[in-house]
Amino acid sequence: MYRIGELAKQCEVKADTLRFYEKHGLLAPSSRSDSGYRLYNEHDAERLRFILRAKAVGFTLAEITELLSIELDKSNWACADVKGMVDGKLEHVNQKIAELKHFQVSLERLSDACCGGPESAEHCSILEALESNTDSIKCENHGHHHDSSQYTKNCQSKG
Amino acid sequence: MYRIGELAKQCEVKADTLRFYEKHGLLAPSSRSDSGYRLYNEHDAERLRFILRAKAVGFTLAEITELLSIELDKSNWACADVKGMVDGKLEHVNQKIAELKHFQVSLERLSDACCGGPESAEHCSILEALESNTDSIKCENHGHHHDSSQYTKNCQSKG
DNA sequence: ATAAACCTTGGAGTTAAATCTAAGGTCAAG
DNA sequence: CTTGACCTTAGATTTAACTCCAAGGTTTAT
Repeated sequence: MYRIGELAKQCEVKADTLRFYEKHGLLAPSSRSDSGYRLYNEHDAERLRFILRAKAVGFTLAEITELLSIELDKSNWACADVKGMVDGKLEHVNQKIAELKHFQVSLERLSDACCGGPESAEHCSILEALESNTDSIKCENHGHHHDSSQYTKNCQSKG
Repeated sequence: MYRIGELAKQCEVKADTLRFYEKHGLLAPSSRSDSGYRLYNEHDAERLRFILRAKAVGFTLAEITELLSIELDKSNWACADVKGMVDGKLEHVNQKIAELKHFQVSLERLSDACCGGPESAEHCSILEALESNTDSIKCENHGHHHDSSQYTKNCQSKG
């Protein structure tokens, strides 16, 4: 059993945040001490970690509440309801993954194309890679690859 | 060239939001009409779509500004700076992807385990699947698989 | 037995990100 | 030549999600 400060520290949030989550129905401690201190068990901690993970990938607290509500009143739901809801969220998640992979490809391409040296980055065409999801980044000395790299290093010494 | 309302509609945001982004340095129209109307070109629209995609996967406007700033003053940066920054963001993105895949697996498992029928969902152990990233969901009639499904359907008729 | 470090509640304040309001200018259609 | 749907700015208000504060109770270490 953790007291509020312990759980907060463990999960790198403020105790206030846990009280806030409780007030808004996301996470209540499973018990209280005689003196009224909140006591969280491992299951509560797991639930908090779920909330924080969901938040980190862009779900709002309202959406997280909805996700968690699937459990709360599950005996009042039909399987079809649950499945519909889960599939909806799944679609949402899949879309986020697709979007992130876009970013990932762009950033990797950019990182690979940049020599990383002390030269001016003038020739690293960053936004071309980030913004438009074109197949290749703009490249000053383009047109040929060698074994050492799939991408052309395009930083130039300023002289 | 789009006027503010056109671009807003196209990207499903309010015109106010575009003015807000302009005020905060994220997106300025590339020109103005004689009468002072904002005029956005395709490049501006692309930039907006980038901002919205980044927002959807949980980046704050401050982080997006930072991402976009790589381009703005790129001639003042060394390649090493740019690469460092990009690699930092890349790590961030990779972590988000990993987290989302966790969700994806959990939700898929849950969806597959739920028969989707009109029965009570009492036996769909949702939070078990969502919260703890265990290898298998809790299952009422567990222990054997058949060809038709990798997962055991565990909804039960109430009666 | 008392100080330091916890905890309680209720309510106010903050920050990010819009969203709205007011007072007025622009433009195409009838 | 006016009506209605756009646009302008400046500034106020809202919403989500915390974050802090005040006044007091509890625990633990010396």
